[in-house]
Amino acid sequence: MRLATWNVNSIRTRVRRTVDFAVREDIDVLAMQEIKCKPEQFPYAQFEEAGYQVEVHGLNQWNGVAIASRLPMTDVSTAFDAMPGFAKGHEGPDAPLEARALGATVDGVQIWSLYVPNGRSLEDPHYTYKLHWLEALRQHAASALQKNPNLPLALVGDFNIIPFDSDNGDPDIVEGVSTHVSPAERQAFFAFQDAGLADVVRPLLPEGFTYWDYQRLKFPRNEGVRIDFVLGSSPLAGAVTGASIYRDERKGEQPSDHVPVVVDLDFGGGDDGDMPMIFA
DNA sequence: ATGGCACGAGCATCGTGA
Repeated sequence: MRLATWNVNSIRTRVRRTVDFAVREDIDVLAMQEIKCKPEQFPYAQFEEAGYQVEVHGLNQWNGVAIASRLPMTDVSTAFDAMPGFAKGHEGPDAPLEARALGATVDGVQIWSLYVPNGRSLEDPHYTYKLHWLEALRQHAASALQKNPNLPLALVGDFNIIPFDSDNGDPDIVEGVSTHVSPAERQAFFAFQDAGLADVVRPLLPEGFTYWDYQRLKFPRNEGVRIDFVLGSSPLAGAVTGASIYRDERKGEQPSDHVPVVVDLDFGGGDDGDMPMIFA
């Protein structure tokens, strides 16, 4: 199975580019973030013509997540346990949920397409929301793995955290001033590791950014950051045979500001075409 | 000190992004 994650920054603007990428790179499951539309506005036809079915969770012009898959999706969910909500002047437990998570099971793999809240600034209520949202996600994942340690679980998407200084090529993002690099955010990210979910791309690709701001020539100067990740449980991590970051998708006409991150998975079925059969 | 760019709603400009 080839599993990809991509913050597309409006699917209606970039549907051709997105589907072309999925077909060209032989993607089986594509988790998308920031689709920026409701289900009735989603361009299903282009995906279906290319052989994908799509699950969509979008409430308005903000956020929005989707999963396109060549194989059937089951157990579709639009929120994880205790996922907090957010709205201006509405920070209590009754705050409305946003469209930032979509879970589905494909071929026994539980996949979550995730768009972690940005945080906006270190003093903003959105920053607290971000930390609470991450903690609820971690607890949900930990609980799922406690119930079933053999579960191949993948948390993929835009985490809006720069885990290491080596992931930060943008001189405008500075610890103590900026979000994404604060100790609390990094701690929230590393807590997934303690829950049994490892970054499965980094061991294969220690370098490489996934986002460059549209402004101030950030891409030509390569002043990007690594904020898009595939976190996998041990059963999933053990099946990873490759990883790619498609930097070229930041080029050309109307690119997203993020690029796709892809992992190749081989669970030993031998029938998915990923690996040749070896006969003695 | 501030803007720079891009997107969607909706028709002037604002909220959002990181």
